[in-house]
Amino acid sequence: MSKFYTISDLAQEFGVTTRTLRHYEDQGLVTPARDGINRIYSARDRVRLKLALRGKRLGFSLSDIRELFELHDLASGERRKLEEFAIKLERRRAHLAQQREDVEVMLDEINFFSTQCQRLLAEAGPGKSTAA
Amino acid sequence: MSKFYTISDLAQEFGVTTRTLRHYEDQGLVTPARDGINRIYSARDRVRLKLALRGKRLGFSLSDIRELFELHDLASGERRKLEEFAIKLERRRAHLAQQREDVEVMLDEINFFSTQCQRLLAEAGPGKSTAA
DNA sequence: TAACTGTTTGACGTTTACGTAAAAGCAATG
DNA sequence: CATTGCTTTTACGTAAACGTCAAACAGTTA
Repeated sequence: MSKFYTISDLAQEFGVTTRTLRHYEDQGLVTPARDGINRIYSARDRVRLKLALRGKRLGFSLSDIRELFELHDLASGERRKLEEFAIKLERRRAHLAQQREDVEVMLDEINFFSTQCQRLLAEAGPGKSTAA
Repeated sequence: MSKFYTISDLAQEFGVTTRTLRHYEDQGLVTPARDGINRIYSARDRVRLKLALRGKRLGFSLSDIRELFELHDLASGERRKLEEFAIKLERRRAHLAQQREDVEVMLDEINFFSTQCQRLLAEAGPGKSTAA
């Protein structure tokens, strides 16, 4: 059932270059298998790439992302370092909470300007251009 | 009424280095006045620094941030480029909407793991360590 | 006035996240 | 079987965002 992908499959799907995928492999974010010499990416790799790109959009570094993956793996395995895990989770949560606040504030600002902008554009006349 | 700050005032307050502040000046994010040779930062500079750091936390580049400032300045002045402004605002909004979604998804994940984690820790006994 | 303390302007160094080019290997296709 | 297309590794290049000196100046305190 689980599908497999070539390097350009994933590159195309996610709008990145093959170089990026190889780089992510260097950084331990994906671990494709090999068909002879060629890379074969699994569904797991695909998920990881997706997660990595989300992390990037939020300003996480690749090593941040790798650490998250490691935590993730750790979470579905051992349970002895659970306390340490919980602590790191809390840090992440705090970080994300900050991000959420940041996003909300910026969205509010954008909305304010947008509204203002639409008002002015409407005033300028609902007709053709922006010419008075 | 408006207060003024030295470079180290702001550096300390926001937990950045003076080098960072000079760099931000190079990039046109702040425009401190001078007392002889020394920089003097205004309340406006302080606000801009705050906004810049928020932008950074969300993964914006310094030139992104500068562009936002320019748009902001433009918004409180001319109104002819308002359409262009509106378009850029929409891009920003889309970007932020994506970020918001990203943050929510990641927070959900964190919450899931955190809950899981707390459960396991609770099972291990509410007593001392994590030893079974 | 001598010694700090904080500031200035260079200017080269570093890290991250890839870009880009080179040289070569496989595989299908005309 | 030669070309085309996709892939590989190797490796130098680059842009962004500062770090990290170095040398010098300015105020102020002992």
